[in-house]
Amino acid sequence: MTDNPSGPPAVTIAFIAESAGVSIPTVSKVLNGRSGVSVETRARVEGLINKYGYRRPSGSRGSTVEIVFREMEGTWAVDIIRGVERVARQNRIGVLVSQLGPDSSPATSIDETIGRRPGFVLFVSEISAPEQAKLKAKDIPFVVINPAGELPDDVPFVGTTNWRGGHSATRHLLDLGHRRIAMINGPDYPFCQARMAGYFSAMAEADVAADSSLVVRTFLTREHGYAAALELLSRPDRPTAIFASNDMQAFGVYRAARELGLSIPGELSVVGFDDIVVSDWADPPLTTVHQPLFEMASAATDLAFTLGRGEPVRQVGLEIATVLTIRKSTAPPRS
Amino acid sequence: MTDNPSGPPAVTIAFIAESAGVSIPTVSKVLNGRSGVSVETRARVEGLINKYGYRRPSGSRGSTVEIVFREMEGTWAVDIIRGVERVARQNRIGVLVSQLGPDSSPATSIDETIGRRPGFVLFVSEISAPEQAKLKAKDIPFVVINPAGELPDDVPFVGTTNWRGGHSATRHLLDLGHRRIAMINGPDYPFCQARMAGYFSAMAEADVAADSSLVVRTFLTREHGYAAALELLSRPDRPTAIFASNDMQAFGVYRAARELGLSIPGELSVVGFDDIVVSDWADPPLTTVHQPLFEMASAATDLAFTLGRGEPVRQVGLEIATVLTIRKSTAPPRS
DNA sequence: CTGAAAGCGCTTACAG
DNA sequence: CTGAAAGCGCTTACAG
Repeated sequence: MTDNPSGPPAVTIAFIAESAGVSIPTVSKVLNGRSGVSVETRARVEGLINKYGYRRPSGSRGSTVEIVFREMEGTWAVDIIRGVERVARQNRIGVLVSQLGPDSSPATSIDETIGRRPGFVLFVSEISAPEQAKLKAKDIPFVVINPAGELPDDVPFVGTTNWRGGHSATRHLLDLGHRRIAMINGPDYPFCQARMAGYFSAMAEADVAADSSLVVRTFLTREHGYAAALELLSRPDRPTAIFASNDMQAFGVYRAARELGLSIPGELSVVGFDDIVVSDWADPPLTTVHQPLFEMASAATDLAFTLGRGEPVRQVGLEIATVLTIRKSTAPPRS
Repeated sequence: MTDNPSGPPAVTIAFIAESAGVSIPTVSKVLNGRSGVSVETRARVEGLINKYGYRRPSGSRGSTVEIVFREMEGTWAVDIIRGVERVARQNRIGVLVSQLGPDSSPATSIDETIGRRPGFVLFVSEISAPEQAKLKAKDIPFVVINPAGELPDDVPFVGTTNWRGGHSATRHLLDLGHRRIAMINGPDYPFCQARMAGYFSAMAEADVAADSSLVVRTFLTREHGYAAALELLSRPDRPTAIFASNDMQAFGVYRAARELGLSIPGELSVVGFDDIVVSDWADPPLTTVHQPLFEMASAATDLAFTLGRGEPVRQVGLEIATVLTIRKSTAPPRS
């Protein structure tokens, strides 16, 4: 196992202990964040651990971070994995991926994850109360990436600025001269409500009277976006622009516009939200609010590592800024 | 660690050893595939290991499978991860993901992977000779998923029936009545050559004289597909159908057709290869050769596990069948 | 082919 | 707060 017949000494906790002039159990306590070590001793040991780049024997707790997906979806899961992988690699931590979603066998649960003894766990979108409790009991730091639901105040998360995104999308359409701007809202998740609130705020700021019949609520799929747009665009006083809650809905709008013979952006401007890989390949390329999944995932990983080190953290939750990506699906309305 | 104050005994190698009436070192040898154990003893110990569901302490060699990507791409990486995850979960094996590609730091190499002590390694598309050598030296079973290059005869792989796919795509166009069928070929990889050979075979079988000016070779991107299609479609004797080497190229063909005012499938039929997530959302939905990445990944994982158990394996390489997915981008040619 | 013995790195009570 | 001691599960020579 120790592959040095006489080369540099293997960096074991025994080696660190000797370097620091302390006993092996003391180093063990520091590594596991246990109490019963003076601040000075702890600091000295941590210094040596960093200096010699101590790594736990792979697989023991602390050497991996596990990403728990509810559902792994092609259009965005990879950005998250890549963001985590980037930061994990720098810290010489392995990245585990698991799926604890609808199509997992009933036997599968967070216990499997805990059994793998990851140093950190990252949840994508959802985390249940029992999961939070179990991870806390085992003292495994966890962070929620892009939370879909409400979270207790002490659960660390990394989200995105949904309100701001909805606001800037709407603002962009207003600046272009649009007044009849429809919004296709999503289900009752906080992130959908925030996007919609951004829309309403921008409309109010521009003194455009809100027309609630222009806001429809539906699911976040292409089919539902299509149905909603069909209805919206069949009205005599149809909107000149539609802001969709996500890109999939926006592609549904594309399809409805095409069927109705409405050109984009000539007769209808469309803005999406997410900026999934394919948004740039659409015809015309979709103007959308970029959700920085890669950066969110990197930040969440960093946060988990910081938490794991027991370092104080400025805030337990943070939101990474969206950025409006203007492409070809928006233009001034025909007057 | 052993969480049974008096419950069922923890399934350790000591427990297995006692059940089997052998010593601990013997069980250790069986687990690690070492020699020096009689066939009968080995069989008995393996039986008990399965019966009691022995799991190595997580993280020690054997409890994880690592997927090594050269480049993690949104349109297909997730299918591979999901395929591996499915099989791994059934075997209570963790899934590690890493990227050893162009944007990895120079320090990163297969040594990092080996340091994690995975039980198995799955390479996506590419594997280098040093990687093969190092893994062999460490006795870690590995399989290449969807190999892009040539592989030594003894390297296990799971690919797809590229020749067959190219053949069925072309055959479909011929059956529809097309005769001037162009092919946009890819770089000099075996899988591209196989797709093209399938095209030529189908053409020859149908007694259609090959027109080599109808075959252009370029890269596998949307932009290159666009450029190739533009050239092909600007000719006076333009083809009535185009078979592209992958879906990205096919989307480039869509764009070129749109610019040239050619309707699909009315004036031009298009067939792609891969069946990436978005092919079904295109306008019109793309007829393409489905590459069963999920199944390929599952099969590769199974193969790696079988190899790890030291069980004889029918063949060291296999190809999972493609299936032609007919959607809306193909129709009989206008006569 | 087999296993007693020594040893690995690490963790856990627990005595000071 | 600290560490000697016992112990964990596992592996590695090596003697029979």
